[in-house]
Amino acid sequence: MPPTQPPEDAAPAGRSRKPDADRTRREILAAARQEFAENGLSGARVDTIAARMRTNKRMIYYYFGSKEGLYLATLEQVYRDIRSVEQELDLDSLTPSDAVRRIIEFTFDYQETHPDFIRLVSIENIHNGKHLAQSERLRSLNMSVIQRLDGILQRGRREGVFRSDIDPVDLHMMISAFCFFRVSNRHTFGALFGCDFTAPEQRKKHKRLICDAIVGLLESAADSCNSVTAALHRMGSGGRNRP
Amino acid sequence: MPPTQPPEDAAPAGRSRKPDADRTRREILAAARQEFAENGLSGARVDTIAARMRTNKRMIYYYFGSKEGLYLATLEQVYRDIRSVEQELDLDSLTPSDAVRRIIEFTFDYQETHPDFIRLVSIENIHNGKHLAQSERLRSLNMSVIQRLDGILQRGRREGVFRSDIDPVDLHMMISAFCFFRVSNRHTFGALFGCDFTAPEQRKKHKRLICDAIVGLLESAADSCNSVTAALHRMGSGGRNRP
Amino acid sequence: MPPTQPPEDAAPAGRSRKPDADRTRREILAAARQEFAENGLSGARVDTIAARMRTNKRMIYYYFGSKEGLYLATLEQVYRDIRSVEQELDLDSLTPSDAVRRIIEFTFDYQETHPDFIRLVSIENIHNGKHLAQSERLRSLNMSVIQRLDGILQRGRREGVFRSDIDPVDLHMMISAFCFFRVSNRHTFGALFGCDFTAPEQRKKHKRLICDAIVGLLESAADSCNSVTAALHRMGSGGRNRP
Amino acid sequence: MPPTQPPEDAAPAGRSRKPDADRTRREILAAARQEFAENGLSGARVDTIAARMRTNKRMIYYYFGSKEGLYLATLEQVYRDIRSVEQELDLDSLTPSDAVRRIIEFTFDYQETHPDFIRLVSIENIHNGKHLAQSERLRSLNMSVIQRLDGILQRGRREGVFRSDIDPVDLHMMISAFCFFRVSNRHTFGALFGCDFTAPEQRKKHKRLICDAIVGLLESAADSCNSVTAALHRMGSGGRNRP
DNA sequence: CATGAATGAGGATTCATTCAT
DNA sequence: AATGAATGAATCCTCATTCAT
Repeated sequence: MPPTQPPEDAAPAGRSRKPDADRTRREILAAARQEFAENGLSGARVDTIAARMRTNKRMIYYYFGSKEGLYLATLEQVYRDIRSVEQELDLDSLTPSDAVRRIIEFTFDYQETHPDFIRLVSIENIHNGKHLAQSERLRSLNMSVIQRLDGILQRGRREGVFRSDIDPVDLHMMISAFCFFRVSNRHTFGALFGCDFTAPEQRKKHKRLICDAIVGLLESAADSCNSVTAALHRMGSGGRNRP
Repeated sequence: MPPTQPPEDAAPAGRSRKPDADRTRREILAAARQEFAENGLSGARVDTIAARMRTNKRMIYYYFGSKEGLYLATLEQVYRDIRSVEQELDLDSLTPSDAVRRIIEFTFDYQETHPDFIRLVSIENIHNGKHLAQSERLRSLNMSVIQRLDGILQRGRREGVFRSDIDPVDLHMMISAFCFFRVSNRHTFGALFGCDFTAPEQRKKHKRLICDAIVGLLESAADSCNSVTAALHRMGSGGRNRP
Repeated sequence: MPPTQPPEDAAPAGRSRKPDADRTRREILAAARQEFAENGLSGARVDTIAARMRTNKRMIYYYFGSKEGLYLATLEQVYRDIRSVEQELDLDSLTPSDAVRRIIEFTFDYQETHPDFIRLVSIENIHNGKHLAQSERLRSLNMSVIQRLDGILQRGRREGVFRSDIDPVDLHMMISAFCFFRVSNRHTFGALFGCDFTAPEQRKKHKRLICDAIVGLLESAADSCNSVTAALHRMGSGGRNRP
Repeated sequence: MPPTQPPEDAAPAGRSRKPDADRTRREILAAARQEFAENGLSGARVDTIAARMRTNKRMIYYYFGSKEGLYLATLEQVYRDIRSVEQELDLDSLTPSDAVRRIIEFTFDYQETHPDFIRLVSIENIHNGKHLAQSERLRSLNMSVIQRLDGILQRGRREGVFRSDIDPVDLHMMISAFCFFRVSNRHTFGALFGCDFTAPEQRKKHKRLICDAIVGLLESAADSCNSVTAALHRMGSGGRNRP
């Protein structure tokens, strides 16, 4: 039996001493990502994954124990990927607002070019996040985004340009919401409203709108916020208000 | 064999000619919505759907032809539901901004209280929207939102309070993105960041943030929007700013 | 899904109203008994069972849920069979000693002619009796032997011909031990000692020996019993005693 | 490749030329005995056996050729063990009856304390003794019991205390039957009749009963034996009768 | 002597669907 | 209109065994 928890930060660059085991593992994961992203956990076929690689189907069970085990490994992999690329963003030299824009743009671009990630996360949500919840590793892995956003928010507040009632998880949620939805729901949106989110003009425009909406919100005064119902009571005079 | 496309908007209140048939159909649909929403198209089991109702599994095939046929009918049903409730909103008496707030709040509330809808739409996107694309009925059904939003946007522009470069589909996308994501991705978000989107304070805060972000965007000057890269060129002095 | 607990005392003689379901069930059970008896629980092949019958392999799962479910049903069946035939013995007209002989002879004959029963019980013991322990039905079913033996023992004691320190479970154990072992271990015995327990003279002789040993024991004085160690202390003069 | 039939009774005390090899062999055998005894031949897993020891799965094939080869070696080992311990009994100083009691008690105790032996023999019988039949060695090994019993029987007959129609294989069968059954079938018996054969009082009582039954039989007059059917013809007057 | 990786045949089980009534 | 029985093609997974080192 192979190690169930393989040395994951091993073999970073070269082929390393044990070429086969590692390579096999990676090949299985690559095939699995495709298949799971395309068909979901229940829709994916172990046979199809096996067919997509050089080695035997048996190896999937040798290395990952079960279809679910492989699925979880796939999920970990794609999260690790996004967080790792994200890490490389240099934000310290930017103003808080520009740093937020930078992160939004990165998220927008990354998610648009990595639909597998989007699909896998959607699929995991269909399963109520139960596999992901088992993985302590994933939790710690994803902390990095929150920490970065928190740093920027604090800087912005200190400089007096950001409102103070938005925490980093809220911010991450809003950024993700816009970027994720455009990819995750492009099919139903496209079918229902005849639009194509992959068109270059669309993506450029959306990117701008998302940045503006979120950065605009951060820069706005916190106390100006009202719900419609409240506003209606205030006489329907309405809307949001410049001083 | 029964009519594959039964008179579906018929029998809204009273009993039609064949009360049992209609009731059976509705029962199947109700069971199917639960099962498909919980487990997805491939994860759903025809047996389970049958077990959830009073009638026989054979009836599913009698009325809906196949598992996929039933799935599509389920999808149509939930879209019909949301659009029909939405229709009842009275927006004409509100200012454009408040009308937008009202729509956002409705969407927010409806989606939060109808996770089945969210899940089914997510599932359909995993399947690349291919079933939904077959249904002409769904396309026309969903036009109503766009038309309403368009009316409000035009009114807002006429009154000079809304920027002019946002079309109704963009707006619908942004509204949906925020509201949908909060529900669709609450599990992964909850597991990764330890937050609970169903908590009352969270939902209240999110609702406000979403309204503010979108209405704020609509009310902002269109030409003030810049991407980070553009901003960087402008010397990093940046961000967004009113003079 | 079919009833997991079928009406088992139904369809006693004729074909009955629902010929197919019942017949299929019985066919599966018959095939299963053969296969399980021949190869044990883990050695048995569901495919082989299916091949031995007219219907499809799927039916096994339809009626019995799983290989283990079928195995348990098989076990219940063979126990029910032996107890049911046993029930028909008329013992009341015999003296206590002859009644015991009669039961021994019945057990001897039944077990010799029903090696499947022997093998299935052996197999179940290899599995620590864990399947059988789940079946309340089996427990109550088997009570009948004990009750009958108890009746005879009491009668014997009342008549002063039986010793009083042997309870019906002990007696059943001893009877079973002799009869069972001859069949269950005939292969290793045959291979090791070159004897054939199926030879007519052997069986006749064994039957007599078993009857004599047990009836002799019952008729002997209880207090004359000693272990070797005790006997040795008593000077090795020993053994058991003619009056 | 190693010798498929290694010098097995060699290296009893000191180390042979290759100490590790021998130790590995013994370790494998110990692990195998556990696993085969617990799960039977088909139920046993080569992987589990490998996991239970310090060495690699490959070694099993290196030393024993196949799963079945290992199984047979296991079987030989446990038989060798019992016969070897048995050999050490000193019976010559006892009266024939006491010698028989001694053997019964030994068998009773040994089997009760060696359930693995019981299970392996049961398992081999499920396989119709076909592995054991291949092993000439086992046959000769087991001759010793029969010879000993024969000696005692002859002595008893010479002394006029034993009947003459019981041969040593019959006797061995009866002794084994009682002792073996108590262990082999304790699970089904326990489950069906709610008794616990491992309880101290039970074992003490059973031991006594078994001794009495067998020694009593040996000491009884041979011509007094009758079957029930014969007895019935003799008018049901019945039972077994001392003049 | 020892081992981690690899394999293909076969195992139990599931599933959407249809037949006969 | 309704139903219980039946089906065959997959589907996930396991196992004894061997290869390369």
